[in-house]
Amino acid sequence: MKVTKLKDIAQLLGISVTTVSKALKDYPDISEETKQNVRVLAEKLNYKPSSLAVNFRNKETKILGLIIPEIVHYFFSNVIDGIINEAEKMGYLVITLQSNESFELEQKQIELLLDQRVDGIIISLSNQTKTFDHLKKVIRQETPMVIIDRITDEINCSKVIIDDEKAAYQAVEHLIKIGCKRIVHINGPLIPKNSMDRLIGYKKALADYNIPYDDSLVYSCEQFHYQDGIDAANQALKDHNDIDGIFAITDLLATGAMTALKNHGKRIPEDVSVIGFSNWRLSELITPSLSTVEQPNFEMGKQAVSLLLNEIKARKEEKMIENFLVKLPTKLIERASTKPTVKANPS
Amino acid sequence: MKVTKLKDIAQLLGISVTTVSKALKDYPDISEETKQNVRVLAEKLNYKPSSLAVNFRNKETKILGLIIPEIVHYFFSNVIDGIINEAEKMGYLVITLQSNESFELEQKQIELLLDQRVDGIIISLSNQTKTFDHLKKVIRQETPMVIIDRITDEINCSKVIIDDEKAAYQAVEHLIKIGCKRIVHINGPLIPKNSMDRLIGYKKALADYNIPYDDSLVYSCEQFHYQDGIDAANQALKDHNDIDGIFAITDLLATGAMTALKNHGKRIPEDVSVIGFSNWRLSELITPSLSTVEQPNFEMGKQAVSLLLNEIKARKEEKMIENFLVKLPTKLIERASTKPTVKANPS
DNA sequence: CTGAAAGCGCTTACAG
DNA sequence: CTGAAAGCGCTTACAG
Repeated sequence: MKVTKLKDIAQLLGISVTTVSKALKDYPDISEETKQNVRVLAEKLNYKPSSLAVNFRNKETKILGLIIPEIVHYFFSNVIDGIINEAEKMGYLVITLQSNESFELEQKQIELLLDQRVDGIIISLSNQTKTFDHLKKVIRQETPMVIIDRITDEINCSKVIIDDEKAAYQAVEHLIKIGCKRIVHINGPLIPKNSMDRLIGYKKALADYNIPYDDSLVYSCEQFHYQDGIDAANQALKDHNDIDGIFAITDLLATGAMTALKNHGKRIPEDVSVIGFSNWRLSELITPSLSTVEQPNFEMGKQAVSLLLNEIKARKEEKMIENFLVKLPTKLIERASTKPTVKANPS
Repeated sequence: MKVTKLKDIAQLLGISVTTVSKALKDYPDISEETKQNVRVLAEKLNYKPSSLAVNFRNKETKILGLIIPEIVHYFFSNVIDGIINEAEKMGYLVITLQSNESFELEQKQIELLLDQRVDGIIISLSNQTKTFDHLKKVIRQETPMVIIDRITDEINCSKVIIDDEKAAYQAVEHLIKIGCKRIVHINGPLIPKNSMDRLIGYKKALADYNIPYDDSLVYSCEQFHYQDGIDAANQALKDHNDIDGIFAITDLLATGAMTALKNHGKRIPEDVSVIGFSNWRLSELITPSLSTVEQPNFEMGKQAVSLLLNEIKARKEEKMIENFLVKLPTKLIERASTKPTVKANPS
């Protein structure tokens, strides 16, 4: 089937391409009659402006680029969800790429997106990203960009994150309130800011409740795998005989920790309460169900798009570009792994 | 920073745009010296052809469209992964959309992708899709398309699926071989072909091992939620007192069924063996770990892209378009929920 | 109210 | 070996 173009309509109607174009865009200087004729014929021929031509003309693609470390993660796939949805609502489509936590891929993908001339970029940094020339290039080329979740202070642009410090604080406070006094913290590499902020929240909660901070209770995993959680908890049980709570930086680490606790004959939550972070799907399916911190992942995607489109608009209108740092609140989810009733009785 | 274009290079070198263009594309009729000059300057000015202009000229976008029911599902996010990776390798980027299992959204998204003039479309149908005019339109417009996983016979194009029948057969055969004789089958709505094919595999395995088919052992869930699995298993336990195996069409349903079994005091696998389908992340983390069928989701995405690009190429060369149906093999994963050793002893 | 013309940045058939 | 010209499909400032 041949695709209809303006010229086809113009020829059939015996008028100029200019007039057809204007009629379809409802210019005020075209007669109602002509507009009618054009509209009817365009409808009949199923005319759709060629986005190829329109984009070229307008120097915009109506496409956003998105780089995510790993799509398969529950957290990120929800963020993507939020981004695609919101973008679609605003008339943009999204090209999604995943860096696979590789710095090199991330660099390459930035290039791909710039080459493709996307109207804006949303990125969450890979774990390995420690230099930022590729992002500086984006800024230099004046392509609007928003960084989410895995951010850096080195780049000046809008960012959306969750309030990691406060979230961790709440999780630890929850453990303290149900009676925990020797709380292990299992975290990951401190490079992406998230881990660091959660550690700060952990410390602050302890301080506020007059529990001395003991750095031998903090275990840092190289990675975030199930096995790492098992290993960390095993080590903790070997090092200490009085732990009564575990706050892990990820639900998967917490799940591993629970497995280790069970293998050591510890009851959850009677002997040790456990709380994770992220509210993965599995967290309510394991036994006991895992308390955790829910992140507003969908909302994060939505906010990122909205910031990005604002910047795109501002640039078009040659207005001042303002950078924002949006911190989204989290929600504590109490489940069986930290039941207070049980904890209240003994001692 | 101003973006460099051919004209800039031409002016600086005092030659024509044509020559610059040809030099960069290594046309044989340009002198080595000119080529050198052009290349050096292009490099220096960081020249990148405007994809907007190139696409317009070539009438191709080097972008593929992808419509998936739900990104957040482990299965689909791996498929997406495979698609994006393979596409990137072949020089294509992917616009991902999700239909949210909504027929209306799916229709709208097809329109969006056609309007965007993507070079090809990969789609997995929503559960609600029962008419196919939107897909026929894609065919009519001669936009290459590949349907994956959730397919339909109504549309003539290449398709990639897993071999559902064989996979189900293997799962049920596994249960039979470890001694199960009264095997419950928990499935879903039979509309997408997958459920139907798995039911056929279930029946065939029973037949091959001389176990009579009893349709009161087949339970159909409206949806695929955790709770549906619980409900189905509860009902099965109420209806029958002799069941010794459960084959669920999804790991999540199987997980629900396991919860129901536990609540009824049944031991897994001693009293009832359970096997799921899909190999979700959670399946190896629950207790007991769940046997299941692993689908080649990444491979599926890869194959889909490869079929699609072949068709795109064939069309460009005005060759005959051939449609393929690729059936990918699955893999049985034996875990604790179907341990044979235990089963072998009693009776 | 209508239309001829220029232009977006590139590619390529053609002439010299 | 080089370059002028046409064209991809649209938009819009300008002339009439």
